[in-house]
Amino acid sequence: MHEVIICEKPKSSEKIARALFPDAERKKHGKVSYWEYEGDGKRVTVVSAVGHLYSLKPENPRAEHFFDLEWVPIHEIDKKKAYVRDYLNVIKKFASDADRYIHACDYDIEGTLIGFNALKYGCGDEALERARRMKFSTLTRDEIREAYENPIEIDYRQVDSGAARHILDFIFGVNISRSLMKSVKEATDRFIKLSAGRVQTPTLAILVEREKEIREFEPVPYWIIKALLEPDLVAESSRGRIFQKETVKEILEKCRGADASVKSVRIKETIRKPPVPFDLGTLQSEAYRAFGFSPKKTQTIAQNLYTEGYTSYPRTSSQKLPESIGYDKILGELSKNSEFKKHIDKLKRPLKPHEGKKEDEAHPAIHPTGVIPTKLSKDDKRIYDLIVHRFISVFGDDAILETMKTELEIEDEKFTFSRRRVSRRGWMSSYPYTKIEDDVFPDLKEGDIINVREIVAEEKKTKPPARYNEASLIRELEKRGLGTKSTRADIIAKLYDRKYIEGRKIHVSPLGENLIDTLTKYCEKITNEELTRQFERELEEIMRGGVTRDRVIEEAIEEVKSILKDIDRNMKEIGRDLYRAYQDSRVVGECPECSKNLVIKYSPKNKSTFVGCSGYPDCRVVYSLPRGASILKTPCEKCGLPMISFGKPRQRACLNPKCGKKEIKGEEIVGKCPECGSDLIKRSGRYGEFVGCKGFPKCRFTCSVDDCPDTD
DNA sequence: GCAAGGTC
Repeated sequence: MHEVIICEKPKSSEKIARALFPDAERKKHGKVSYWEYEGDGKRVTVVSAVGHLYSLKPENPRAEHFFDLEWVPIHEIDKKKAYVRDYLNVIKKFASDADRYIHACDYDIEGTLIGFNALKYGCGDEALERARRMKFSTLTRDEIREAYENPIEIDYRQVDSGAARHILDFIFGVNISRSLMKSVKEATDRFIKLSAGRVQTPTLAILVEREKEIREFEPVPYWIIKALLEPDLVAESSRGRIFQKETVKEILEKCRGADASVKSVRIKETIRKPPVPFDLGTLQSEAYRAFGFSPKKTQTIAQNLYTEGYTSYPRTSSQKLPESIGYDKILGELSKNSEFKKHIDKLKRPLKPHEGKKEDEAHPAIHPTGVIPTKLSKDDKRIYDLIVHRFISVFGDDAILETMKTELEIEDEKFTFSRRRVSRRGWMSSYPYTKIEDDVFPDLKEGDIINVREIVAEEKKTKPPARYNEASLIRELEKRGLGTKSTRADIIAKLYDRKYIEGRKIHVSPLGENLIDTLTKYCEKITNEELTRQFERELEEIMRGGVTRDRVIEEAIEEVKSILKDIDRNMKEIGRDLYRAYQDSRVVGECPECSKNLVIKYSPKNKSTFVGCSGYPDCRVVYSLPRGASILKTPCEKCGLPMISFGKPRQRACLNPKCGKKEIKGEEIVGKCPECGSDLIKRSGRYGEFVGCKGFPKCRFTCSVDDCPDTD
């Protein structure tokens, strides 16, 4: 008898093979590994998929709309997925002479569908009929054996539910995207790449909403009253923000010339627990904060580290580290590195991680495996070190923070100031990405009288809500249940790619905004979370058997048809508006020769983008752009053309090379200082990168890369 | 060319 066990990914096939047949032999077919075992009168082959092997394709690619879809091997559709063919071939090779099949993919909707498609289209209907299902949630030896010894039937409702998810997404996304592109083509005879989808469109809508809030925001002036005390203290009025100028005047007059008396000095100790283990989202956030890495970059690096065997599976939402991963063994291995060893030696036994709330059935939190890499690129090493330091610090002691809060009175006006210092570092000493506060506590006690040098009122303005950056947007998507942990970074990258959004602090382009306005008019449903919620309800109902998959798909087709009809009726207008917005999105400034718009253009001949005058061919002003350059919103102080940033490390220069305005090399300018107006520069310090004022030491403004004031 | 979801 020959049995074939089909797993979801190479890593799980290894675990499953080792758990069930410790003597199984690892074999290779090209780059693809599989396991063979012979004994007890049977032959077993453990093979693996690599996620989805099949993808949807329209049955008739020339049809106007795509409602009839079929499953085809993914490598036939996407050239970049050529490696999938090898995996599929191995499955087919062994499936042909097998007489028993085990579906051993992850026990969730997508996993069930992956195995089902591999069986149905890779091995044939007969194989599917003979297939049984392993049900497990974690890949531990015991659970795998238990699942193998008690196989169940394939849950066809779960299969239907998974297939329906794919089909619904395709029918909504692809058809509406095509119809938007068609509208532009009809109206202007131009092609621009446009897209809409159940996840990307609500994501863009979140950004558009924020963009409008910021635009409509009217700043209100207010004042903060500060007392400058001898010898070098600043206390702030307890009134906080004062919106009436009269009140400010009264307070200033009342306090003028008076001394300050110390009413109370309180020193409080607070405990700072160690950080929690990394799930993918937290790792992405932290790498963005500490190194400025995009979530997609972090995810790619984490995937590499995992493939190389240095760290665990990255696509997890778990913040738990079960004991079964073997704390001591991992830490023991890591101790071979002296930098890690000095932190590990300080850990107290027994080891107990400070875990977070989030869980993931299938995988623990991201952690090092103990295999220490010998050579890594600079960026890969930063992520690896971050994961290791985080892992170690999770086992560390609590840190203790001392806060000194002093209350003063000047006449009967209350003022306060605070100081903070870390009195016990604990885990902080093994996690060099956190700022360790170290304020000096002035020697004051109740009843002291302090000389007031000056009382000042600082005028400020209320600020609009902050722009999202990639990390905060990922957190927002997670909160709203949009996309999955594996796809969120890609979704955001797609919005940049389509030119719907731009900048580190995310701005929405006119094109992005017009797209949301258009879709809100014709298909509001796709612009908010409602579509995701509807899918969830329907897929759940398919699983419960309350409705058939075909019924759900039929209804979706009717709905999409009606949306397409609406768009069709207003085709020309929609297309014209989208194209106009697209053009507006490309305007970067004014032509110095003819005052027409300077726009970003693409030269297919040179395969590069450049800036040219929209008055071409009458006006032939052009500027070339260095590779990877981005055009900034800040105009050149000398000539008014936009500045560009390029190179590594990023530097700034005027778009016009003849203008010659250039910024210092090696310093990435990320904004303008809110206190003195100089440039803000990314610097690296003991605790990673931060943003500081170029006017240092005269101006001492600093902030984290994440909180850098907006200038783009 | 168009989606979103697995994965190397």
